[in-house]
Amino acid sequence: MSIEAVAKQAGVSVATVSRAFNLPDQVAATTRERVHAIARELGYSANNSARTLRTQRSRVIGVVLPSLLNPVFAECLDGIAQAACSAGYAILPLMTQYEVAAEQQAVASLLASNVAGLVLVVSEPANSAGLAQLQARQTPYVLAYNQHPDHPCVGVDGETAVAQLVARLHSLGHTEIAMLSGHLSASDRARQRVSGYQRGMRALGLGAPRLLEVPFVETAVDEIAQFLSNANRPTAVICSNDLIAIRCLRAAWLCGLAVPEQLSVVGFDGIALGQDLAPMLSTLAQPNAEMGRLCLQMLTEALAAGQVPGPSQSITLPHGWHEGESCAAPPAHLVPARSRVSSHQLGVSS
Amino acid sequence: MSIEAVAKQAGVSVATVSRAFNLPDQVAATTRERVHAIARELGYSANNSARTLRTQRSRVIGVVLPSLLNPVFAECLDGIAQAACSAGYAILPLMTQYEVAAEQQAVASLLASNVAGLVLVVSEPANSAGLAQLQARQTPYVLAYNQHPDHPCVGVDGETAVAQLVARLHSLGHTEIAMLSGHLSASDRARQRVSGYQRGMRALGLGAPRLLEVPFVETAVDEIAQFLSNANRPTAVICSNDLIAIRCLRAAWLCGLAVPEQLSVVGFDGIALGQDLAPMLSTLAQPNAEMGRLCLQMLTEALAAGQVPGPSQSITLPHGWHEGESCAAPPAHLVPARSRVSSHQLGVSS
DNA sequence: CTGTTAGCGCGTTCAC
DNA sequence: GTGAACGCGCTAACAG
Repeated sequence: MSIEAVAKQAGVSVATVSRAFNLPDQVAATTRERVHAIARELGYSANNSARTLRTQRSRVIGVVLPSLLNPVFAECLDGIAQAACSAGYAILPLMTQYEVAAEQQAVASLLASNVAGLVLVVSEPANSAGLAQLQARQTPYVLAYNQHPDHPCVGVDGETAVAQLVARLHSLGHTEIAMLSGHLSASDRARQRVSGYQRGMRALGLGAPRLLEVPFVETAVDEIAQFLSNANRPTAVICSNDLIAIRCLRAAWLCGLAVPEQLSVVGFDGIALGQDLAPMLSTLAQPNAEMGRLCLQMLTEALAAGQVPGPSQSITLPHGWHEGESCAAPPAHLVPARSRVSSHQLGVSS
Repeated sequence: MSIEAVAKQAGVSVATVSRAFNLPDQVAATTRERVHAIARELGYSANNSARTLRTQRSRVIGVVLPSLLNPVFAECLDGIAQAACSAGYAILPLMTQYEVAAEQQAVASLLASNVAGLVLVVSEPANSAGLAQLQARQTPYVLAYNQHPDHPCVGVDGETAVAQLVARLHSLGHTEIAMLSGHLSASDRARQRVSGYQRGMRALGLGAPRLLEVPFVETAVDEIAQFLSNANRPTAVICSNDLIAIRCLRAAWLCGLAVPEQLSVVGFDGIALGQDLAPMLSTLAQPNAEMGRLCLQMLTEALAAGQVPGPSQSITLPHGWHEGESCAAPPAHLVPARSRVSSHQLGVSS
């Protein structure tokens, strides 16, 4: 069903049909209507490849994500897909499985597909070959979750969020606060969150941070359980994401530790599933779908204006706190006397 | 970076460059190498839009899914994406949010994008306008999760799986077995699984099936909790998918019911997250990523052969059983004496 | 083995 | 307000 068939049927030239859709003002109302009617009748819709080839810009946005097995990215992609659909764009997602080499390859592949722009989550914005290529080619792109002064980013301030969380836990009476993180080399998010943990601990004079780095793609419940079996285990564990927090909940269960009575567990991400757990997961929440929508909006607006989004347009969204049921005061006998009165220190803003 | 630039640089014609990539055998080894070297140097990669326009077939597979918020589809899409990547295809996913009207629109939109073929999960294969359109146009497609004799499908036999599950539960001593399902109008999978439940109950003479239909997109924990608060509550609950099973676990927790001691909860899907829960979810597992891979393989093989997959190529995969920790014998005082000896009835094959 | 050339379907000048 | 014609980058048929 090509433009030519419609033109013939309507008794006009292909140019008129094209204009009837792309520049309606330049066509007489009566012919425009006739063309539209016949097009609808014939089920005509413009061939995207030809249009892209001609205009040199497609209505497709490339998306580069680590994996869909972490619901946080699935939720984000869902938001991206929704926004893209409303804006008349299609998306082309590629998963890197957290491998840096795959990022560059994904970018190259998407560029070959003439995508109009990209949304991506990279491992390390500072030295990403893929991003360098995009900047060199002046291709519009926006980073999600990442934070870096040289790139347009949409995300939350993970460092501050976790630092505030440490204060919150401390005000509940916790002093033995540990952090469970995915491998730090795999993502700048994890590193930022750990920084916030360390900063928060230092600020409160809470002694040496206790950090356990665990595998993330595979489950590491046993390793976590071993950590929790230790005699001087922490009373609260901050997990660098919800998936690890869920595994931590299971590890606690395997150790016979009641959550939150004997152990507080806090996550990061705010995946929808966390709200259906028993106990409901207490977590620092990011608006994942909304972040995806914002990325796409930033991109399509830039596209419409013929510009590329710059670092100055970065958006730091407020993080939220899902109260949940996995976080409470530590067991009374573990609370040092001087800590018990410190609940006025609770200084967490959104 | 067009083919012409490479040709000029290499001192050959564009046709030779094209052949060097698409028909390497027809080019002298020495020129082929030179062309490849220069192409790599210039960072050349063929323009997909032009290629698609010329060949009338793209290397893009359209994917139509209900939503990514259910991990089962995220896992499947991950498998699809992986297989597509290996086979040199890109994917174009569209989400319908479980709305039938959106299915047809998604198909139309994908066809306009010249996709080579489609993988889709529809609400009801029997009367899907989108599928009809694909058949009429002879566009290759494969259904995932759906089952229907008139279409090429990849999935498991949900009805038999649940019927066997009823027998398994009965052999453990359960007689009060209920089923929790998402709205039946939303998916043929749910209907098949409920059929299996009813068949299983009937076969064992277990009295009237007790079916609770709950909202699915929104969480329905309260409704489930109310159901479980009933004085003559079941001792085992079969959930039509893992997401509902997770909510059921929480509902049981809210009711103060110990799982599996007082209540057995079984899911369907085998999402990865279920294995990290406490208690680990007992569930009928589908190989979600593998299903996605198979769909894509079936599609690309047909594409390579210039054919369209037909109903005769449908694959019914064996379902698995994840033992988990959420399913056990019912409380002793609730087991009728004659049921205690029936464990030889356990007749569940893979 | 390699070069020349004709479209694939469309958007966009430039005439009328 | 409308039509004719060019070319986006590539592949495939045909010559050589």
